[in-house]
Amino acid sequence: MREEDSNWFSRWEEELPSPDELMPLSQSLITPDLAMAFDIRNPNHHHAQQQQSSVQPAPPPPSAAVQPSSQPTLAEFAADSGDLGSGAAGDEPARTLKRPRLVWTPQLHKRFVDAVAHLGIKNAVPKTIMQLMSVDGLTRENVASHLQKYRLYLKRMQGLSGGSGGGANGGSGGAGLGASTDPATDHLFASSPVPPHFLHPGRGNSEHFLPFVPVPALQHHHHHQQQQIVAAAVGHPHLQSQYHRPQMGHYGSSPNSQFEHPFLGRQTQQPMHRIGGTPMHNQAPSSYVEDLESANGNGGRKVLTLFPTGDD
DNA sequence: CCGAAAATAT
DNA sequence: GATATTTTCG
Repeated sequence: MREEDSNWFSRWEEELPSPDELMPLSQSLITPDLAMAFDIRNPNHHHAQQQQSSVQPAPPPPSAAVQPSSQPTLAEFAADSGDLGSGAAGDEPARTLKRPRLVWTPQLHKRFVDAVAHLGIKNAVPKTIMQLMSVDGLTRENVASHLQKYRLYLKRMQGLSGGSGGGANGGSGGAGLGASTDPATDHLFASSPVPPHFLHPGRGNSEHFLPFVPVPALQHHHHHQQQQIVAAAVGHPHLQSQYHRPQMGHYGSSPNSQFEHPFLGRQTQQPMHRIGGTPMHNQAPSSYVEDLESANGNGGRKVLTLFPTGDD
């Protein structure tokens, strides 16, 4: 039978930004570095990488001076590729920015799902999601790509939902698994709880929530306690934190005007004034708490991830 | 800009 | 070879 759809909302409360957790959410992600100017990447494929090199949270950039008290350092986890090593040190090619492959970790995916859930399938478009996620370094293409796959995942599930089980989600926490979802397509997806509404949009009723961006308020001036979700990234990253973002550049100036936006400002994290009348503080949309996720017991895959929930 | 498909890398 | 992610096309 239908599980209580309304209950899902309750869950949000738990994930919702807690007064403590909630705060600036600026997740640093991805390592914009790239020390390989023309790195010779042979078309060959050798298995390697993903080794936890445990790249420390990168020592705080010396020069710094970026944000007074915040701005999480790049918590990106660079899973450097096997080789490298030597050269990495200090190179700053700076030119040729090539972003390493983004590794979607469960936490990051969760944030993605959360954002989509809050936005609603209707407004869940790459740009919006990306903005809501507020993950520094995340690009629209990254989200779009993942969104595409995520939609397929949802669709696959819809077809299978049959009666039994209903379990749309394969049980995150416990990794219930078993589910009917092939491990292939759902490895990562199954990790995050899939809001019920995702399975049937516009069906039945309740078109709850509108374009509302969460983010309550924040008012906790605590010490420097920034949480950073880890964002992993990199295929061959050579660390170095040079965040840069050569991402688009023009505002909505397409020949065709799409339709107006229900809300949200435009462009990257620029000051977006109110959103459709929702009192929202600019920036720092939300900060969810990441919960422990046991990795899959499946063999094999293991992306490191950590979420230092600040706890200093 | 969004959506899906093809291409590439791992 | 398969999967994940990126890039290109519509």
